[in-house]
Amino acid sequence: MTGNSIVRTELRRKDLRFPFPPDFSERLAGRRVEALGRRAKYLLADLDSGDVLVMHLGMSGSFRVAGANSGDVRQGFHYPRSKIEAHDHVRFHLSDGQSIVYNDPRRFGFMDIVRRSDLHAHKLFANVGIEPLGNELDDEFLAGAFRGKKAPLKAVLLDQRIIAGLGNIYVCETLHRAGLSPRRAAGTLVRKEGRLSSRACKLAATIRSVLEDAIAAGGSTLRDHRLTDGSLGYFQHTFRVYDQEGEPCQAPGCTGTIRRIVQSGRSTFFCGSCQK
DNA sequence: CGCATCCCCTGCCTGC
DNA sequence: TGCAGGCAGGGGATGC
Repeated sequence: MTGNSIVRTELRRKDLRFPFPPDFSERLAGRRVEALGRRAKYLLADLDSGDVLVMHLGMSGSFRVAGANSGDVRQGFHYPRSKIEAHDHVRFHLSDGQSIVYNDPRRFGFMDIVRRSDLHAHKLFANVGIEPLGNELDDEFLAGAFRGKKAPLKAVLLDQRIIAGLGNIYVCETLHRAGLSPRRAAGTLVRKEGRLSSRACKLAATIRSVLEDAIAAGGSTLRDHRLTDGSLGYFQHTFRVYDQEGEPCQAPGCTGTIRRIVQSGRSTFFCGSCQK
């Protein structure tokens, strides 16, 4: 997309999780994409109008690069007709003749357009937490975030207002690697003087290493996720707890069995024996 | 405010 | 084979 203009935007329905803004297609028409970026789990396309196209994939959203869906000739090159597939909801026709298609079976994703200057104050971003791979994440930050909290550790790590970007898989895997119980009240990891307890002192580093490993593995393909070349991620082959209910715990010396419980409506996988 | 529950939606898998 | 129920990577709305 970068460097191209959006010639036309085809909306195949009027909403995803939320309605598209009323002037969605018009505000994109003719705009050049200057850069692509990301904040938390939101994808950002900077436009030459000063607008930012904000996109969230939800659970099942994906983008693919395709030709035009009508067959198209631009600058002497004939782009083949590209089929519309089930759950194709948005198609951006680009100035180079290709198109970018957003597909999302469950429609938990959404898109919005925000003025660049308003982005940080926008309600999607105003309460968003720190980047887990940035410099702000350390034990001191975690101590401050956990202090006094009675919510389970699992829920606190999943809370995007604290750390933005950890999802269910990566929280489960992190807590197992760190030997911490997802059920423990987060505040119990903070000592009276406000420092993180010794049990939790590797947590920030563990979060980072789980994410780095997952990224190096191309992510986790449970069903929909693909790399940009269409290949599968393979971090799922290294899960120690996620979706491993009933399997023996692989922690050195541990004889426990991986369990599944439900916390705040979502599955948690953990070893009740070595995660304290 | 903090926390838990429910819900949005489609598709896939399991068990009967 | 068909059908009901449960579950899925996220997160907003609601209610206590």
